[in-house]
Amino acid sequence: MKVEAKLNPTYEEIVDIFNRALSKEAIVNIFAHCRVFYDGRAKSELGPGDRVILIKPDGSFLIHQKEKREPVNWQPPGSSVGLEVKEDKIFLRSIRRKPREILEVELLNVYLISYFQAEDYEELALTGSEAEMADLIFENPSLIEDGFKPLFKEKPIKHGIVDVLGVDKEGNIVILELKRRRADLHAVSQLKRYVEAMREEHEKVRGILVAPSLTSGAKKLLEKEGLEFRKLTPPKRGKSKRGRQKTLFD
Amino acid sequence: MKVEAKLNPTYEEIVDIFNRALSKEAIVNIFAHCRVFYDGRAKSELGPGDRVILIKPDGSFLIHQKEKREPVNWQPPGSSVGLEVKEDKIFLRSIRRKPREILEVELLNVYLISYFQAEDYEELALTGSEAEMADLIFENPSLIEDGFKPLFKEKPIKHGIVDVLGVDKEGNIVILELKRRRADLHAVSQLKRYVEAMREEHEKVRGILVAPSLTSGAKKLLEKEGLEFRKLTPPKRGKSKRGRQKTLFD
DNA sequence: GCCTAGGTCCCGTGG
DNA sequence: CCACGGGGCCTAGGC
Repeated sequence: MKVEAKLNPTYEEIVDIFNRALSKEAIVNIFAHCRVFYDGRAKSELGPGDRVILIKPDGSFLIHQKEKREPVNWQPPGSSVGLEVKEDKIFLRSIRRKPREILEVELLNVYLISYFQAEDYEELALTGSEAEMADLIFENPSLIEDGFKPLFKEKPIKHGIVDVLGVDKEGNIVILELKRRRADLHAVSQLKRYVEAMREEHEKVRGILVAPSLTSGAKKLLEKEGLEFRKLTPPKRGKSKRGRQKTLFD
Repeated sequence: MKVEAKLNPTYEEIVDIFNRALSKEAIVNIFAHCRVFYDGRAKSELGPGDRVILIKPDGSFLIHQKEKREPVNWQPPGSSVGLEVKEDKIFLRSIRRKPREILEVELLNVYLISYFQAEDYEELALTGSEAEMADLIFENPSLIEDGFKPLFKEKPIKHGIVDVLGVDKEGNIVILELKRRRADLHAVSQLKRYVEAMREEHEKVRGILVAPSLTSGAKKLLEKEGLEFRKLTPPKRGKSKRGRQKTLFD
């Protein structure tokens, strides 16, 4: 069976279904009243409450409360999960090596256990990333300024990796730091770090922050440091049939 | 009912259960073969495949493939979800305002639809954060160095917010940048930004990066910039009954 | 709302 | 394995 679900399962049914799910490399889904303990890079405790538990065949382990996009506790891919019944208590335990981390869920009551032997061969096709900004600039350098010549993408330098490295029409070295969204102080610091590293070995180096907009603080720091800004919004390329927007927004 | 689940539901059952879940402010969980379209800050498409869909009463919307900790597509809290049947097709649609983002799921086949009216009044108690490193330093300033006096936490300065600001026994201003994990180039740039801002208005300013360890690049840059490093690991405080570790690791 | 920075960030990529 | 930086980052805390 590709999918199985049991409401209010007994301990035996939980063990049975869980093991069958594991052997099928299925995604396990549990609605439970539970407590959660985590110890690893940090350490946490979560008292009794109702949560949704998702365990994937790659070892990913997610515990979701009824709010927020983020799981309240989790384990990343590569972790090993196990189910243990002892002394009338039932535990899910997930262990990760390197760094060693343990996630322990005490299942106080299981409302539903289900699994899904999911088949999926598709990968996400996403557009509008920083990488596409770089492509756009290489295709059309005048978006930065007249006479700009981009030379490298993702170029490693002394203290970091520059998004785009090129020269302007005067022959100055130009470093671009690209941001797909509004650029902040962090982005300016990053650009400054690259510019200073290049200035150790070259005469004239310009730094340009390329983004759709700037935060107020970023603007202040950028100006103080003599760095520049060029407005550019990441392109959304047509990855699919034309007219997708229409069906989406209809 | 707190929980409901239906295997291989008809269109009517899907609509029925989905609406009941919404009215109960339950978490909706769907195992489906589906396609996904997203348009907003970026834009994406995901071809047909089996996924787990989780919709929370706060508007959070997650689509999980069988691998990775991260949802392949999602909508954050505050989004509005709806179910629409048209022309023998069934769609889940979630809309977010500000920024405007649309997530559309075409349900090609629903293997299981379930909901869970979760009750949860507990919040995560977590220890081992950067904030606790700051507390520790205020309690025991000699962890930084003999004679160090911490004065401010999260102190806003010209270009950013300093983790800890204090003075050393010579009266120099000392800026601490804390990292709960291995500190990288970014951390050094951040510290450098604060130190340079403070040096505009004060004579002697020291910058100390406080972390359990440093990346190789961070060490190089730190030394070149004349900044300092103090090794400190974030404390895991006993937030619960003593001896938790024992049960966890047994 | 904007800004700033942390996160058990996760994740991909390159050395 | 480490290092580096992006992300539709998300989330929290100030203002």
